[in-house]
Amino acid sequence: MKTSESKYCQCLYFTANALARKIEKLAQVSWRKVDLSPSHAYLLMMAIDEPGVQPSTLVDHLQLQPSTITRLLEKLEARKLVVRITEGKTTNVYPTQKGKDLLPRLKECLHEFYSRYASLLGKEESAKLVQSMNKFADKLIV
Amino acid sequence: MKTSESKYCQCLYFTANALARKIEKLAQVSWRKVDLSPSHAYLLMMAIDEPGVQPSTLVDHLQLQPSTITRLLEKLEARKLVVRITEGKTTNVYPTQKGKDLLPRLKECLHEFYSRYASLLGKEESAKLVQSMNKFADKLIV
DNA sequence: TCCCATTATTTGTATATACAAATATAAACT
DNA sequence: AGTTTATATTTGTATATACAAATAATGGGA
Repeated sequence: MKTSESKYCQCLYFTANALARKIEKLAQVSWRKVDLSPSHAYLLMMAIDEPGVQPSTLVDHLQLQPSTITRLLEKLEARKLVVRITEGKTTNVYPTQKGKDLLPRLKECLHEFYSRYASLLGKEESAKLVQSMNKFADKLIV
Repeated sequence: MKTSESKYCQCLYFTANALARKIEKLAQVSWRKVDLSPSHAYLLMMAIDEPGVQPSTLVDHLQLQPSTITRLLEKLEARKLVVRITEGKTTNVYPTQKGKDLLPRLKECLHEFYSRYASLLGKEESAKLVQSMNKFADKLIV
């Protein structure tokens, strides 16, 4: 059944979640090559792009709760893709060499993901959708 | 930090999930009164609206996996809000009296949720967003 | 200088969701 | 009729995510 044929397709809760789940799946497929979940992949990319980034910054940019960031980091650290160096009350996250080596493949996955969804709805259309979702999300006070 | 200020706000994966999480929270607050998660609430409403509905139909309309529907039903059944009657390979889900009694309050929650988000972005705007999200979701082959 | 409030992060625990395999029944084909 | 295929549901297990409490460190005021 199509999402728009569901009994609840007029409901924002239902639609937003249904869409997010479908996109999640698309993303999972795209990142399977590097054996990372999309969240882990984005986090790793951020650590590569900004070595020494702090968990609190990751919280802001990934819009996840601190505990979730900790859990994601634990996993990446266990896989030796990042290291956490704690000093005082702050922690810095650095990519390991192994993590940095993964970058080209991460970019491939990202590109694959983008082209997958762009081919499904068109570049412009999807950019527009992203924009209105952002606008809406901004108005939803945390 | 606003969603649109994040490093990844141009990415569909990030945006769709960030939005869904925020809406999830808004919905959770709205349904707290009846002590149900939004998913459980929608499932219960569907069972009240369509007594005897089968899990497979719930799978279609809520766009969740069969195992997820089973788990949601288990909880509602444990709370004596629905009963499952299995005959052969099919199962029928009926609301209990206790479940049916909850309907007015469920509708209140639904209404509260709607007015909350309508007041944040406007009725028309949000309806439009829901429509484009549906359109997009339809194109994402399961 | 010491206490308190604030900030940063982690831990314990709980939840919704999913995948894959298992079970059980019904339908279809030979 | 008997065997195979398809359908409906549940179970076992795993995952991302979150909340609330705990820990730890910093900074500001008395």
